[in-house]
Amino acid sequence: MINDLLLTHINKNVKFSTRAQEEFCSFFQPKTIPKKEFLLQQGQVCKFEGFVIEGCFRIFSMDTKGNENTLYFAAKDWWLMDIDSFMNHKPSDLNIQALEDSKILMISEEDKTTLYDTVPIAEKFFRIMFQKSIVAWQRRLVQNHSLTAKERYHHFKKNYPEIVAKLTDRQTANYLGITHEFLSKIKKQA
Amino acid sequence: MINDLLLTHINKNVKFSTRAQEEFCSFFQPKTIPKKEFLLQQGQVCKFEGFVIEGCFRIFSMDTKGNENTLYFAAKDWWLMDIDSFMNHKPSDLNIQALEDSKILMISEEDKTTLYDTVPIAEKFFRIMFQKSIVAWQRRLVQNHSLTAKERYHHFKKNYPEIVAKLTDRQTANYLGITHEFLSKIKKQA
DNA sequence: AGATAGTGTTGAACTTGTTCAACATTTTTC
DNA sequence: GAAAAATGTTGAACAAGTTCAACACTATCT
Repeated sequence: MINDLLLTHINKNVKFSTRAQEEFCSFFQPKTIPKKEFLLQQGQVCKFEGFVIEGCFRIFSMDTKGNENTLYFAAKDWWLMDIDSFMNHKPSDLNIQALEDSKILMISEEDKTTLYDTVPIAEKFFRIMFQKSIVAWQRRLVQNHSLTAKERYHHFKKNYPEIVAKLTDRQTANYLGITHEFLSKIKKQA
Repeated sequence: MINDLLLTHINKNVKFSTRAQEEFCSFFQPKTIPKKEFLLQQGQVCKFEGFVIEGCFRIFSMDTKGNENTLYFAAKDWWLMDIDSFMNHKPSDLNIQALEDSKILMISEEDKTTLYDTVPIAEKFFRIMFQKSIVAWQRRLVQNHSLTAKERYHHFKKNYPEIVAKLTDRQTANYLGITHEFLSKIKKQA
């Protein structure tokens, strides 16, 4: 069933009653996104939250100098959205693009509000998700300061081999905050 | 009253009933921390969450190379904790040190659990706090990649002048991810 | 299948930021 | 109030990572 992955995911984090599980899932609708298509583009207001079932996405922004900046990649089992835009109803700074044919479960902004009101445990669930997310962001920041580009590359490759495998070197380099030329030189060294 | 700042803070984010406000605040106890003292040291399990009433703290980790790495500073109106350690009951990688004589409101781990169970709106409140926090971490990461050290310094000084004013240049430089010597050179340029 | 656009590699010159050491100044401590 | 410790500054040599340009290779599109 389409909701299996989502059910496994939520139960891994918070104990949902069977009733709550059903209600929770009923708010989500499947959507397929072909390779290269944008789920969200800079300037649009993000009116959804997505949970990746299969495929892979790149979440990135463009700075004033015209450089892309990859925030993260979302593969199976990851959440997908621009929190700032979603929460504050403001135009997004982010682009969300499918790197391959992908499938997600989506919830609209209105339904998310209803979900919080009708399934109270959802509030706890997402609180815990966000806490985990903060831990990950903090780690990434420390690593960016304390590791060299080479160390960061090997760390990423070791911890997310399935994701690295889906990426071009240019995408990997951008995520690591280095040029693709330099990544090429790093790979040669190793 | 001691809880005024906390009340203003929570009401800015979520509508609490008068009853919920009282209950919420009743879980917190004031604590003063003299300058230079550690509220948490690497290796300890973080069993509290703190809300800064006055003063300022530095949250940092030490990497394997022996370098300090400042995650953030927490002044009045900021929350204080090691989420990872608090959530997973594991030894912390972080140090939390008072930069000046400070006062916080504290809640213990057990009380936090009780708070979530007895004051349901607390769950929503902290979910929103965590969302905002993620937005801030994402922004910081993008800035670290897209701005030069000079730009980062001026950005930080412009956005958090009260905090910068409390810091030594070494602390500011460490937060920005550069050496204090280089910060000195940046300041000379400007 | 051929044209086209995107990807990975390499080298040389360059820029940003680091390291180390020395010194002057300020702050803390007894 | 003197001694000690921490802070900020400057310079010279260095290292990490960038930029630009050229080339070979691989996908993609019709």
